[in-house]
Amino acid sequence: MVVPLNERKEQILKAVVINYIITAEPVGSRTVARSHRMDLSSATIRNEMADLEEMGYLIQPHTSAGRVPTQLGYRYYVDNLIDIDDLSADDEMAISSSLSTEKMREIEQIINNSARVLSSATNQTSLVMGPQFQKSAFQHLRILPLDDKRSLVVLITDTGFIKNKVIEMQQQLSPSELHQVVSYLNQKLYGLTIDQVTTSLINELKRDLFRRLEILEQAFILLEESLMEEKQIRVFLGGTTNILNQPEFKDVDKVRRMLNLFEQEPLLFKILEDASSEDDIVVRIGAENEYEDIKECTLITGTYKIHDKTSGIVGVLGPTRMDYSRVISVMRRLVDYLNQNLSS
Amino acid sequence: MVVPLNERKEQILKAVVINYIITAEPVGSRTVARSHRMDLSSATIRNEMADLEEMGYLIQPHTSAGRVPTQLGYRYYVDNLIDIDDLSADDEMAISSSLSTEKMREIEQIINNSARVLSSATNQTSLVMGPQFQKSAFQHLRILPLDDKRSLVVLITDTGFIKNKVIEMQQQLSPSELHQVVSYLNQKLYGLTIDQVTTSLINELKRDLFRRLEILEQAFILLEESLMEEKQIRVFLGGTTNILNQPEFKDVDKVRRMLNLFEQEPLLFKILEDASSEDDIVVRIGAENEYEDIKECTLITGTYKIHDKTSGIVGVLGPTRMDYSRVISVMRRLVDYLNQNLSS
DNA sequence: CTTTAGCACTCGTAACCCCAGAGTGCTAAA
DNA sequence: TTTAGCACTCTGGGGTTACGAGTGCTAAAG
Repeated sequence: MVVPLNERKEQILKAVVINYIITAEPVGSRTVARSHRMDLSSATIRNEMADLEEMGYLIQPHTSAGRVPTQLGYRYYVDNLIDIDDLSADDEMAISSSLSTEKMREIEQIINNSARVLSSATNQTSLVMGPQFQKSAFQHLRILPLDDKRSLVVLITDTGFIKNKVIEMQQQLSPSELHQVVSYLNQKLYGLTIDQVTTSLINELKRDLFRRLEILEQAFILLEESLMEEKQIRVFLGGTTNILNQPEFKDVDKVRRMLNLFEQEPLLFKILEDASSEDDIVVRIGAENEYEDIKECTLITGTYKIHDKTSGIVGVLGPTRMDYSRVISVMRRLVDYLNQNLSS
Repeated sequence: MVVPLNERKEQILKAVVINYIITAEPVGSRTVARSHRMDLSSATIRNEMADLEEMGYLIQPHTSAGRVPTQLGYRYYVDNLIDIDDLSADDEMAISSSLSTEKMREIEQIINNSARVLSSATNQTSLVMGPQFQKSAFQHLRILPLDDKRSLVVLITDTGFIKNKVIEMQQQLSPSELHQVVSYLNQKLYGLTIDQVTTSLINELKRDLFRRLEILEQAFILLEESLMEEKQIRVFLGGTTNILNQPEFKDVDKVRRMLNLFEQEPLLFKILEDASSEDDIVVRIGAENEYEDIKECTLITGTYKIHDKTSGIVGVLGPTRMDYSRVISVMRRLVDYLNQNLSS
């Protein structure tokens, strides 16, 4: 469907894209002519650019201006022309030091820190989603009596989540009864993902145990509730102010819409999940995004894994005029890091 | 020190402040003259306004413009002239419904929701600080063996915090040994605030127990670490986009500085804590704030209590031209709500 | 002594115009 | 097929002008 361009057109398109990414100004034929390895006059370039415009890869903001890449132009660039360089030594240093210096035991800290690193290395806004509790596998359940009435239910997953909840029970259980119940539950639930712990499964377990221990009813209700509650997932943002540096957001109204979006976590989660793919970095340019508010933006996403299982998503959001090459290499680096460090 | 104004000057000052709060435009003598209960000609008002300017309560952006309140003007208004109305029935409805509809068991949810309510009811940015872990009193410590090596340490405070941490121990403790240690610790620590659990106290306890149980060393290290780690406190923000609606933030640069501030949680915490007072709503206008970035803003803070003990701070931040009356009444309402609902 | 009407004055804003500069498309020559 | 040349278009900045809102002052009125 996409007609491949001839070599010269490709070079010109690439030059326009790269130049525009840097300057944010429409790129004229002279500029392209002067650019690296381009032994052609501006007139020739002008003709080619007119062709590229007709084909939909470039556009002129007004008659006497240079050209700007269209969404299609960026797409062709990303698919066929982009050079993804390794990170410079400086960048590499900066990134690995800010990833490792902080003592990051807790998973939340790692995620939060990742968002910071990603945004500062790309000068864009970053979105980082933690491991999905839903997809984590059940590992331990413990019930810990606190006093006459209250107990603490603790739930631990393979991805390192520790969820807890204080529950109230009418009667005290004897230690042995408690032990019995808890080991039964652990046996039944071990290895299941949280998604798989459905209401019907819980009901079934409840029936089994009910005959023996009526007291636990409330514990079950609360367990169930707490599982439901966790549907919403935290998305960590980094560098939200970076969008203000982009000239395409000099309009206060656009900024408002954007920041408004940032306040809606569940929506961010959906956007990230819809955009991402299991095992590759995905680039969504402009209207390729389904959500109205980011139709003038590019969203680049990557996924990381814990124990070889897809687990969380990292994203970078900015104007379509974005340094694709840099963002992609930084993201690769970060995903590698997360893959390695979250599994241990 | 502050000379009280005569009745007429007060009325004029009040009219200027109220008008300016609504329109965000400099207020001219004609406007004041036409305003409610003001049977004077504009010329008279002009004279009075010239006086008020000389006294430092008003200022002219330029010679041929109306007047705008100065920081001093707002201060006089807040201290002497403000009418704090009860919330309208509509507002009352809106606020109490959004406070109560959500099922809000977890303390984080209550706090987060409060931030939302506060910002949407005032059209400003809100800052809400959760109960301070530091000031909470120790209630329970439990150690829960998970498997051969790992145990879960759980710490519960009177304000409802549940902190936990997985620790690794070289040797397994027998249940009775564990019980012994834990009940000793609970006995020693019960009722102390987290602030009071100093390193030296921990060391002392460690010495006591060490002789008996060397194994716990790592547990102690981790306990200590976890206490230190919690120094940073979460501040929940609401309506960060609201500042964009204020004409004083039409300058992108100011917006950037502001949003930048919002990303620095520890700083927000300090600002809130410095501004607030134990048991009253505090209004800090303009340069009364010590932090450079909010010297053109007003910060209004209130504190709520859990079990009659000061516990958290709520704040509203916006331009000095802010609806003081409304913000104060909404905040009163919210603080009442929190006082009631967090103690149970 | 206080208030008010009248008036000249100030200053910011918006509208307008003009011009330079950048970049184009087209034509004709190489 | 490429390029030089040229006329044309459009934006943006700078300068000028006209308008209007609001002032301070003066002198008259209460």
